[in-house]
Amino acid sequence: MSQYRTHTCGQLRKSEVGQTVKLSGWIHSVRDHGGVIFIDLRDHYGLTQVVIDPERDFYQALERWRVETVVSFAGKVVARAEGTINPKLATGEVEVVAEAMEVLGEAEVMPFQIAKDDAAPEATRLKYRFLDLRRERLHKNIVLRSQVIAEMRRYMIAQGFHEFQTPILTASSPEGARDYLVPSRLHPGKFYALPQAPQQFKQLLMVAGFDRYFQVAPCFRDEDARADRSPGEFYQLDVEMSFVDQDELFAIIEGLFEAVFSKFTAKKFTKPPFPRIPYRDAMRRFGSDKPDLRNPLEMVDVSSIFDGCGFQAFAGCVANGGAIRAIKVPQVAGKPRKFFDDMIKFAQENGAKGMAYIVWTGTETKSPIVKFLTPEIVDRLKTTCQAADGDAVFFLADEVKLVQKIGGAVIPELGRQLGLIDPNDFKFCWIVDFPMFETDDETGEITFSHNPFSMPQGGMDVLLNSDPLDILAYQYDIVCNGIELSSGAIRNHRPDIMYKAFEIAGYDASVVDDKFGGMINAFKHGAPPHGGIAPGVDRTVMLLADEPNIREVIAFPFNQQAQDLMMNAPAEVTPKQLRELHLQVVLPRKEQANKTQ
RNA sequence: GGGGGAGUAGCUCAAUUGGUUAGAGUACCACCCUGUCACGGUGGAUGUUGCGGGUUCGAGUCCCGUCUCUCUCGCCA
Repeated sequence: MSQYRTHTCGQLRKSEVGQTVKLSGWIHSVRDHGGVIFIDLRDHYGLTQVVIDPERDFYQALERWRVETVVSFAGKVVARAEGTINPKLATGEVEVVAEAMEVLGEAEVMPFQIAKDDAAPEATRLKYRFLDLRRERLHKNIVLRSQVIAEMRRYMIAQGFHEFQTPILTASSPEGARDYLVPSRLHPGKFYALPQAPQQFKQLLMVAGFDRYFQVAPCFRDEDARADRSPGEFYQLDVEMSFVDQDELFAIIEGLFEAVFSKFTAKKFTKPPFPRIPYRDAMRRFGSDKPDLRNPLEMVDVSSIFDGCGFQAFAGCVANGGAIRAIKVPQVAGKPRKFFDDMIKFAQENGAKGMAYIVWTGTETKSPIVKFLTPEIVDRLKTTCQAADGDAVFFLADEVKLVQKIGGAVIPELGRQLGLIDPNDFKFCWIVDFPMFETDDETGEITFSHNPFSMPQGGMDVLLNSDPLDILAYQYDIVCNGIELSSGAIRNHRPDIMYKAFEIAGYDASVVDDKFGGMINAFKHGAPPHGGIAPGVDRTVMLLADEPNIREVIAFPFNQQAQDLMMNAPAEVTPKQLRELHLQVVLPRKEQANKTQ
């Protein structure tokens, strides 16, 4: 036993009554009754009530009893009298009568309260992150994170995977996000880059014959933040397997999430196998490649029904190659007019020219457009959308891409407003069959739509003989409740297929050799078929902790501007450091002006 | 880079159409209180209303600019 404690603050029970103990922790709260003082003493393990007689010397000696001061108490454990037991505390049947006290760490006044889960400004919380982490909510989240990672490791190792460390200082990769660069002192003018992901290294480990790789891998991307996307750095469970096909890999990952979610949530969750939705179906039905399957709403194509109809706006849209999609919304006929107007406004804010609707009340058909349509068309719409009396159907008409984008915004909004999304459910799915290529909106040229290193379905044959835009890749995402947990792919391990794929995207062999020489060279020396995935650790914990923002599950997160307000990063460095690195700082005009002010 | 929201005491918020000395709860300080566990009671201290400018007899409130935080589109294979 250390000099500081015989027990933790979460440990004492009736069985310890009569013992002399020593506890150390933070003063969580003080209740001073004049003749008796109660202190809740808190540590990582819990709270214990300490009772102090104000006549004690040590009480007189301490000038003030400020919360969050770190103290230790020695004293006797006593059973609490009937009626003074606190059932809310695990230690609530006993209390410690203090006989001695020592102040171990004094505390200034707190910038926000620790004992309560009060709201506090994000900037203050981040500046005093060590205090925020003392509070129950964040403290629990970070412990959960540790346990989730431990369970992930346990599962992966049980499945025969080995964990590897890959370099943090590596080469800038030309694809993907912006790199964080690290200047080289020994090589003037040259830079390392922090890895966006250990992508090439894990593939090289497959070429090296390690068969099953994983790593709880830090990844660095210099891109802007979102509520579910940490700027700067994040962690993923990086996985790669050899001699594997898509189905086998899915089974491993489904098992991973089953292991983690069955351990860390009491909520419902999808049991393997998870549904698989082809990318094009997902876009057509949900307008999104990360649909929230808890939301029952989806789009139905009704273009053919409106083709040549009396409503010129829709007929014209179909004639021009556009699409008309219907969203059936159950049992909203009783909603006030404002509900429909607000939804139309919302659609317009998201790029729609307008949004039509039909409501079947049971006795009538309410709609701004029904007067332009024959009763037969209205009936066909009702049948096609499987609408019942009391239901409404919204219609979006525009170019296919735009309709899908607007639908992708409207569907979640309707789900939220109508309470269609069960907060006590996790719904997983795979999005599969991503297209290998797409046309660039600006240039019209063919480019890789996702990962240039994924294997085209059909291999060399399809590259040679198919329309590139029809080629699908063994490229997949795993999605839970509308959050993309990971992308992954069965990789292209064949140099000949790699060169051909890049050729279709407009790069000749020398470019491939130049940019990805290391990996291509490895593939020329006997590469096994392999594939992988990299589920986000932060996002997984965020789901399990039921937190709306990823910062709540990261011990020391950046703010949205990628700053660490506690450590003051990023910061300027000394001229000497810059000289050693052969760097000169040239500020943009705006910052220059700010600095000279 | 674009768009939305927010900014009043350490914190959470209030302050009628522009009108007296900007209030309340909490935290903080002092005192009272022997069974509380969100203890209670009395009193006290605490404000560049983010910052700058403008309109006005008068601005927390209206206008312009700017900064900060946040959500989002772009971006993130």
